[in-house]
Amino acid sequence: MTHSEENYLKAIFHIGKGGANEISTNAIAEQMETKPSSVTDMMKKLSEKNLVNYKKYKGVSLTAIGKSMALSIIRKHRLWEVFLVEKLDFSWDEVHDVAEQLEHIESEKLIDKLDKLLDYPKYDPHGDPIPDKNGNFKVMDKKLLSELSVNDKGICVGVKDSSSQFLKFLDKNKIALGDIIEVIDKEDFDGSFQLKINANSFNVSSQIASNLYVQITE
Amino acid sequence: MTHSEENYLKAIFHIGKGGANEISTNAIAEQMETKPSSVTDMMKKLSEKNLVNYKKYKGVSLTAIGKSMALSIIRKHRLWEVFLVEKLDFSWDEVHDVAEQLEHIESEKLIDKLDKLLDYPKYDPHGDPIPDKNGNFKVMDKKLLSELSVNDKGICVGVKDSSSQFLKFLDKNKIALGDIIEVIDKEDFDGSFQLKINANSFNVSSQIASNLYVQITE
DNA sequence: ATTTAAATTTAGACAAACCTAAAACTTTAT
DNA sequence: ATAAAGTTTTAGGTTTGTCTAAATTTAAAT
Repeated sequence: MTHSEENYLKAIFHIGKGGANEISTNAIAEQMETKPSSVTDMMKKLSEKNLVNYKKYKGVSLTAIGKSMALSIIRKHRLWEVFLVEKLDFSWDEVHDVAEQLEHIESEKLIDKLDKLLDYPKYDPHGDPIPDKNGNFKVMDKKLLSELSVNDKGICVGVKDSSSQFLKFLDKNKIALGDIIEVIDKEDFDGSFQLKINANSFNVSSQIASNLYVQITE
Repeated sequence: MTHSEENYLKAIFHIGKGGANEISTNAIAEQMETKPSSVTDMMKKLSEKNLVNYKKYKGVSLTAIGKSMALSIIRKHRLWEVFLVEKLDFSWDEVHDVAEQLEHIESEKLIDKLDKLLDYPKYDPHGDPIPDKNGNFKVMDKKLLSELSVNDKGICVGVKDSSSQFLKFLDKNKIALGDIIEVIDKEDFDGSFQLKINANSFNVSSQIASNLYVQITE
């Protein structure tokens, strides 16, 4: 498996959200920041290797093998992210690019030992689940903050957008995973939210609210 | 810098032992396990980038920039080796291949933080010195065990051959870096050494003796 | 001082991963 | 149902790093 092949598998998995949906060539091209013709080339190659189901003009889906490979890469990526934050004091907006490189290191032992060093974490620094060795992971029962109603209360458990800008915004406003969030009010006019986070009052735009995941507690 | 370019710079550095000697195309080809014609191609490319001094048929040497790049890669390689042994419980014969991959990860912050996590180690698990950020490292005053005379005493500080076979042999015989070695006798017939290591008596072949570095203490 | 041997370079090819431009297929809209 | 629009594929080209085989240069040997 080349790095490029791995990246394509990961992209297909992410676009299809882990399901077996048919993914379009254009969607992959956009995700990979490449041209559709390059995608077609690669799909032929991955199809040849039985990693994707590919029919001309009909889009692709991951085979069982392809999916398990994608999960293995995602596992590596997320474990490395935890390592960077927990052991090397990276902030959560700095880990992605480095993990993007580290995820391609080939050594089963390395990953097993890393998993152990980190004490078998279940979630990465952005709240995304880390698949175990067999590719299994629990999908957390979470909702977007924007879907909550007034007086709902929950714990902040993840971000949808994990761009550096958004993460830095959260840092600046002292919003972190694990924080307790209560919806005090919703503003009809602009869809903004009045919140109480760890006893502090806050107003966030609807855009922010639709990129924060919370686990409802009451 | 591609991985391949980095590997060539490292190879040239290793063959030339860090000096500015003229390195032959064939020597590089052998070290890289590739063909001389491929080396020629790469030397043209590296020369173009001012990383090596190259004159047709005359061999190459590293430029100052090339040398500092080589040192940076060696630094990364050796720091990762320490990490694998110290933090992930790899044995010293297992680290090379993984470090060979990890050395190409690009992130200055990653290496600085790794260095800190490991408490700024000066030597890797095989006793080889780790260059600092500026490429400086102390060359330890060491000798091959084979150069010692009867009654010489020293500390085992490194290995010349760091092949898995040799390292496993040392493990099996409970010889490790830091051990105190005393030459009890030298056998003229086969050049073998009678040693006392940590109070235990030992006989090692001349081949073993010429691959172990010791620091003489008396 | 030639000849022979060894080392090195050139020439031409190949696979991987990408590209552009053009052709072919699907979908959408009238 | 057919034209227009959008999507996808093909065809052909590029770069990187490799290769083989042939040509060239240097070194060694007589």
